[in-house]
Amino acid sequence: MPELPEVETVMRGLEPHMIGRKINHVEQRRADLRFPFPENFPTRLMGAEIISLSRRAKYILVQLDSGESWMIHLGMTGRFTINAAGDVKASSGQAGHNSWPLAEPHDHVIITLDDGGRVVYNDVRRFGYMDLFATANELDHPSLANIGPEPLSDKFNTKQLANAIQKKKSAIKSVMLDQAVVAGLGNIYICEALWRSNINPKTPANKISTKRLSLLVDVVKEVLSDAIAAGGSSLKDYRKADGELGYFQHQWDAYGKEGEECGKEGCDGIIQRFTQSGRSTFYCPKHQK
DNA sequence: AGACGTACCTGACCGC
DNA sequence: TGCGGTCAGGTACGTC
Repeated sequence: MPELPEVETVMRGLEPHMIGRKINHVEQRRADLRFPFPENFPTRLMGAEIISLSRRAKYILVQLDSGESWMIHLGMTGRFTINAAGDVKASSGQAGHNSWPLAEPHDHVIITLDDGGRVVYNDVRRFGYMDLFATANELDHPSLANIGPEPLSDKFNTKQLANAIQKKKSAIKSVMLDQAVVAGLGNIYICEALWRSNINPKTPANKISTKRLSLLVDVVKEVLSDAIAAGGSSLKDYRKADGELGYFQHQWDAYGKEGEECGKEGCDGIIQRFTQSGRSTFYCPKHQK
């Protein structure tokens, strides 16, 4: 499912329900997602208090007072649903509180907290995965050790980007998908950022001028910030609805707009779609040169 | 090292 | 209605 803004939104949605809570019970409903669950996964979570949540790239990290961190990657279709403490769910047919719905298809992990609330992980395609590791060793985790800077931090800047791609002859679209270059971007936001910065996705990465890289850096930050803001406002609606955290309504300029008129001011191009490293790229051939 | 391609999995959708 | 092909927001791993 998700790129950085969606993961950030999910994490922020989980925070108020999880921080300071103790994990009373963990139901692990299958042996693996994309990879096997870590050894004794439920036991290692149970009894622990949740100290804080954070995000690195597209990973959610949950810091526990046991000294371990619970790492979650949502893959393509991972979602969390919150059954907040005190909510009464009628669908189970049982009267009274804590009467939660039965597990739905593709619910793989069900966490029960000490206030009676639940956090349910659902993942249709099972490209997501989870791990547990000593919090002190976070920087050494194989999934986290080799990823690039957070795009919203100062560590992602023109100099860093120019340096990271100076030897890369591949198309800029494919290069920006590389999590070692910059963390957290995915297919949609790269299409959007290139559209906003007028860069043709086919351009060899090392052929882009410093001036245009500088614009790209600014635009990436802008696109992600806008999306996080949209996700934040959508969180209010999740509370009212069924507690599901995941995608939110968002309007794209290029992604998914094949055949439509380019919405860039003063541009009368038509958005086209083609395939790059196995993924769909959407762009406007008229203003993305 | 870089630059590919392939694999992992389910479901939605489209044309016949 | 059914069936096969294609596509989907990600990443690890194999090969050249």
